[in-house]
Amino acid sequence: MQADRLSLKFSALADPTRRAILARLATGETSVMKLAEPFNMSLPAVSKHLKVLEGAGLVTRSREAQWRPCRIDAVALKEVDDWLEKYRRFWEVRLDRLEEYLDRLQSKDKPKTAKRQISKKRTPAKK
Amino acid sequence: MQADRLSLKFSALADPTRRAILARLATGETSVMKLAEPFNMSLPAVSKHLKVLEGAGLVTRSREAQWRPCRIDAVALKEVDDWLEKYRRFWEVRLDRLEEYLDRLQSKDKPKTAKRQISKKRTPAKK
DNA sequence: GTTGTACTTAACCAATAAGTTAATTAACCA
DNA sequence: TGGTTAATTAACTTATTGGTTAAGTACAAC
Repeated sequence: MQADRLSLKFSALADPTRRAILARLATGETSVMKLAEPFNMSLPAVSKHLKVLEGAGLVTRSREAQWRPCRIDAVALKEVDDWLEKYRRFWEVRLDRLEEYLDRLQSKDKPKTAKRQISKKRTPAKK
Repeated sequence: MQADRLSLKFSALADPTRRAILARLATGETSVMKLAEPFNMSLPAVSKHLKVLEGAGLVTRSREAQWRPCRIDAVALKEVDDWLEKYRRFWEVRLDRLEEYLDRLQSKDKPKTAKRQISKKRTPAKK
């Protein structure tokens, strides 16, 4: 696969085992053994998956005695979210309307508020 | 790659050419020739990329004379967005604070509003 | 210092991906 | 009928992926 960061991330996420590992890590730091346990595959296979996740910046590994505790770095997923941002308008129309409705409700007394900023951020106008 | 829908989507997005095709299609329906034009690769290669995107449900193709106009189906990206949802709390803390701040600003006159619902939706509490 | 535990690395294999060129299909055009 | 345009399919090559087993490394504990 290409070397660009975003492709590395999408590629890393394109495997159910790796997504399951991330889900597990979202609940806290764990050893490779513990991570491998639920899967029907060898330890080296899991080790490789971790390497892919690490290469994508989604996981970091430290050292503690003979263990290599793995930690999720989910902030790296923001890049994926930012990419999605450009397409969100395709499915968030309904939510937009809701936000507008709520904005109208709220701005009966306050016509213009900074709140709009956030709505803008989520569904930006076409550039 | 695995056959599960989400993996198919991540896999399809893990290629810069395919993401560029999607970006192009976001501006409107186009023929394969037009899509291929900016890329330094053969038409069959682009055709294959389109097949991958179609297989992931991100693109649909119709028929018009000798052309096969391609159209984006970006709503299919919602599945990716939904997956991301579980991890959003990892990087949206700051935005949360901003929303809270804005909420406080706005609710000087209206203490509890439905607006909170939306904030909840974006960064749900851990189940 | 030997043994056990937790991993990683090496070497290999089969399947898939991403590209190529050449051939084929399909529709339109004259 | 035959030619042009648009796109796909076929056949092939090369690189990468995802798995394996076996060997190697690093630390702990006795």
